[in-house]
Amino acid sequence: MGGRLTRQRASVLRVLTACQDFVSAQELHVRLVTADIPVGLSTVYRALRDLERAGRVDVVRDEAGERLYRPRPADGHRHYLICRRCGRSRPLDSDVVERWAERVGAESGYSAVEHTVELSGICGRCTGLCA
Amino acid sequence: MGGRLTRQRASVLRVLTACQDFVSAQELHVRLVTADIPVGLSTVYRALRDLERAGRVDVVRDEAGERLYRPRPADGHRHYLICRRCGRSRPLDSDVVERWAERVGAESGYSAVEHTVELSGICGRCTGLCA
DNA sequence: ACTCGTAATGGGATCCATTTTCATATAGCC
DNA sequence: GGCTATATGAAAATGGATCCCATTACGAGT
Repeated sequence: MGGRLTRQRASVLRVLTACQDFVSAQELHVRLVTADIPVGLSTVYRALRDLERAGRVDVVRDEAGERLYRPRPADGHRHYLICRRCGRSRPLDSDVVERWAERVGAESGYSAVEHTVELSGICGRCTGLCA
Repeated sequence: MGGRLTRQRASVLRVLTACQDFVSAQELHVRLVTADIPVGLSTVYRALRDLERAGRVDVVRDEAGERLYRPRPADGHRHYLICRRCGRSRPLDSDVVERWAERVGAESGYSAVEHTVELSGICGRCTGLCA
């Protein structure tokens, strides 16, 4: 499914996983280069696109419209609460929403219904900093 | 709050309302020009930004990341089910999600929690066309 | 281990939605 | 009418993402 296993792709996934949070492609690229892992920016974009297709990463957009990536946890969680200030994210238990989306889809006469759910706020740590 | 009422701003809101569905800024601009209402593209963007700030329009992003605008219904609905093929949208009764988001926000220790919910699918009409 | 076909790489060019700039026009108040 | 802060718009800038294409290198087959 994945294609060839190259040094670059392995590195992208490894560093992305080490981030433990949502990162942009550009940010990830900087981290790779900084860590003396030479990778082209296009390669980072391609690796992330492929990971997304394979369902190995979750993607959100920040307020600027930039795409942010995070490896999908083993338990399959796909929805997050993200701090607008520091970017830290935590997976959400979204069963309620999942079921709601399914029901709406079924009742609507639409097929192949997909859903996007994102929560954002200011996390406790950041709130403290501003108080 | 609104600023000055200019011919251009009035036109943007009028044509947007006539659309009855999500439209991009560029598309809206074309419609205006086609209707012999000369308006600059930047003005359309500015008008939409102001309408968004005033809470008079809802915004979503299509798969390409382009921003799509739609006047917010009087009842304050903000979540939609959108056809990925033809773009037609219908407001959703999202009380369930609203309450869920509120609860998660309260339990999480995050403040100023906001949420985004979007459903997309293929509407009945479009499904028929492809059968 | 060697060869070879094919997929992957990278860096520059390109795309394109959105924003900014700034000189000009105009809404709206006296 | 006159004035001034605000709005306009054409062009240029911005910036994320994608494309191009000559070059590299994975890895299957032998």
